[in-house]
Amino acid sequence: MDQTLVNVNESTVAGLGRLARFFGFNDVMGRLYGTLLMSPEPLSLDELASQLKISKGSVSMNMRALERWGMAKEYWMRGERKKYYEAEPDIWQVIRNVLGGRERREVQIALSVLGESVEQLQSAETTLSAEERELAQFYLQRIDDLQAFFNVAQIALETVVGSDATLDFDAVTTIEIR
Amino acid sequence: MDQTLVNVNESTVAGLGRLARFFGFNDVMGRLYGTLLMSPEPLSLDELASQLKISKGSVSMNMRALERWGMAKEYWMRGERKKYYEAEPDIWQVIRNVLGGRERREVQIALSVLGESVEQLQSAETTLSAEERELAQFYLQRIDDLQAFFNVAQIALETVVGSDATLDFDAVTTIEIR
DNA sequence: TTAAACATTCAAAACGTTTTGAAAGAAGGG
DNA sequence: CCCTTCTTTCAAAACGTTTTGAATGTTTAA
Repeated sequence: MDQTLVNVNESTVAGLGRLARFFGFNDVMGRLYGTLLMSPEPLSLDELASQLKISKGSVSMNMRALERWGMAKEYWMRGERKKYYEAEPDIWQVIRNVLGGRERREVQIALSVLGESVEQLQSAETTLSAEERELAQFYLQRIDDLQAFFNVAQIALETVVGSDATLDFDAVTTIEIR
Repeated sequence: MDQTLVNVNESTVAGLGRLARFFGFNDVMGRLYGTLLMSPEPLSLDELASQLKISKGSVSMNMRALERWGMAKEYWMRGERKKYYEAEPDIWQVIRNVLGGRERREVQIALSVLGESVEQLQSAETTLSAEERELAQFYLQRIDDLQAFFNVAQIALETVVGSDATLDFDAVTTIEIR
């Protein structure tokens, strides 16, 4: 096999491992995804294990995680009893899956915790000493700032997750915030 | 001290710890930032250590990391030889610091690696067998998709990092991608 | 200059996560 | 139904990260 092709494959796989870490996954998940993405044919667990030089056990567990995230799916090869996988090739679909699952939940939780704090502070107000009341006001201000941030994050997430078109560079030349 | 105030403080600090993890920092950094953000007065290293029940050594190192990220700054208290810190109170400034540093670099690297791959594939083309050439075409297509993603990410980052206004919920009711 | 008060460093310990491989579990073919 | 082939599980080991605290460095006041 030509060395250039091998190099390109490896650096892409490594890069996707890096990206996976960045998104809070472990890098094996990213490398598995990358390996599948850079393969014209679906690959079996054994092939994945030997290409990445990791144990079969690890491949098995991480592939199931990839499936749960909608980043890969099983591919049935007739006449074969092996399990084959192929990558979800639409990167934007993958991004939407991830953002729409984990990140969205994070933001929701943060907003609800902050909301509860505001309620608690407001309903406790009458029981507070003058000094405590001042601190409560300070807290409310800071919480307000945090809420502003999470609100913007929420809108941004919904924008990406909700957009059904495949974004691409030619189509997207501006992102406007107003 | 009123229990409500303590609860609100603690859940905010815990939440910022969570957020820090999410952004790939360790959670002590987030909790330190949170503790400072929820304090009307600058705090000394000792106060931080005792509030978070962690060692002074850890506070010292993590505070320096916070400083490097522009998330906190030293506050000189005259007549005191202790070092005091206060949080950068503008959340958007903090976000811009982080995105403009680490994330931006990540995207740049990814784009340059992908660009190199394209070049290598193109210049190797003549040396390839017919079969290899087909694989090279496949790689080029996949790399193109990845480039599209990173290009959009880059534009989005520049939009946030470059915006000098403090974004807030009342001002930002739409994020448009087109 | 010295002593006191603090901050910083860093090696070792604690802790958490990932990986492995052996054992158990399925599924398919004959 | 049993054997073969493959997958899944999970406890233990390897590995990586974070935390601690004692030792060291720094600053200030007198």
